[in-house]
Amino acid sequence: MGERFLKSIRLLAECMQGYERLSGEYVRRSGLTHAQFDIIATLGNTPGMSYKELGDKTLITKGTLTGVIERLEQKGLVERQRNDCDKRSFFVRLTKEGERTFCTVFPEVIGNSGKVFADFSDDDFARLEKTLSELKNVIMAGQTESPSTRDCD
Amino acid sequence: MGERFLKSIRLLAECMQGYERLSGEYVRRSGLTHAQFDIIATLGNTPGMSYKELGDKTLITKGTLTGVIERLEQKGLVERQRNDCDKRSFFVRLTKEGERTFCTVFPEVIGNSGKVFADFSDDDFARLEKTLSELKNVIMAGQTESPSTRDCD
DNA sequence: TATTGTTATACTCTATAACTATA
DNA sequence: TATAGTTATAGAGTATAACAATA
Repeated sequence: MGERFLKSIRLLAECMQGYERLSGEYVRRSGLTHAQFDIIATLGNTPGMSYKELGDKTLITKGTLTGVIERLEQKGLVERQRNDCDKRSFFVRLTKEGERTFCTVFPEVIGNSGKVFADFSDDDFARLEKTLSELKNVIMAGQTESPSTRDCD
Repeated sequence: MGERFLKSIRLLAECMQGYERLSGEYVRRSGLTHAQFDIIATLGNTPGMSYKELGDKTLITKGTLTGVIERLEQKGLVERQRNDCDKRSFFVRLTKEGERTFCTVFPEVIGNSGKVFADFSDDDFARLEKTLSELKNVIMAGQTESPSTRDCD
């Protein structure tokens, strides 16, 4: 009760919420759902990854993922390819059009929600990055570890 | 492209995601959905509020809110009361059982996800709070303003 | 036996818009 | 006219668990 971290957690939640309110508008405008945008943003600038990895990064469980990827595939934004070295697994990657979408929608969402930082100085950013990095490390350390050092690439 | 705030936004998103992964487990365990927990947490330690206010605070749109509140009402966790001074409006508040739920589930969720802060010093908290407060202010300033100074209480 | 992804179920959330009743 | 909340609709996400193929 009244423990110190409550205030930080609440602030974090408020930042999360505020940021989602800001960016959500632009995500919706792109015709993508939140989950779909999440996938596109996660696949952007990567050679692709497995369902497993995508699920881990986006918090979308595998059952749901099948549906989300399916819809993105129907939109022609992602494509799947059997993983040669583990035939149970797929490799999901952005198609050319998916990359175009990533390159237009992502900056738009990020850019518009990023407007609020207009008055931030380099110093402000440095401090924010440092603090958020530490926070991230602390939060990630609390997750149930699953390093999963792959040995197939 | 490569703008400075991208890193901060990504860190914030990662913190959000990590935190949701941490807390989500405990929220689910409580038998509440994310949206329901959001409502309970928002109503906790308040005398109650209108649908409008609840919607503003939780990002749940009014159409959805009707359903969420309905389910919480069926569970006996919240109750509604006509607002005397504006008969279009309801006052939603936690029931006794809702308060019990808030008092058990909220600290459990918060407490468990808060474990990760075990090693934080007072200084760490102070810095985190300061930075997050500033971030929140910046983010909130970017929202479409809706002060809504009520005059009926 | 464990893991990757699929399928099925039942429910909840979501956006949107038309609607009512109050203001 | 504008606002608070309701209803309806169609689609999407969610948890969960049983399942197939592969490891």
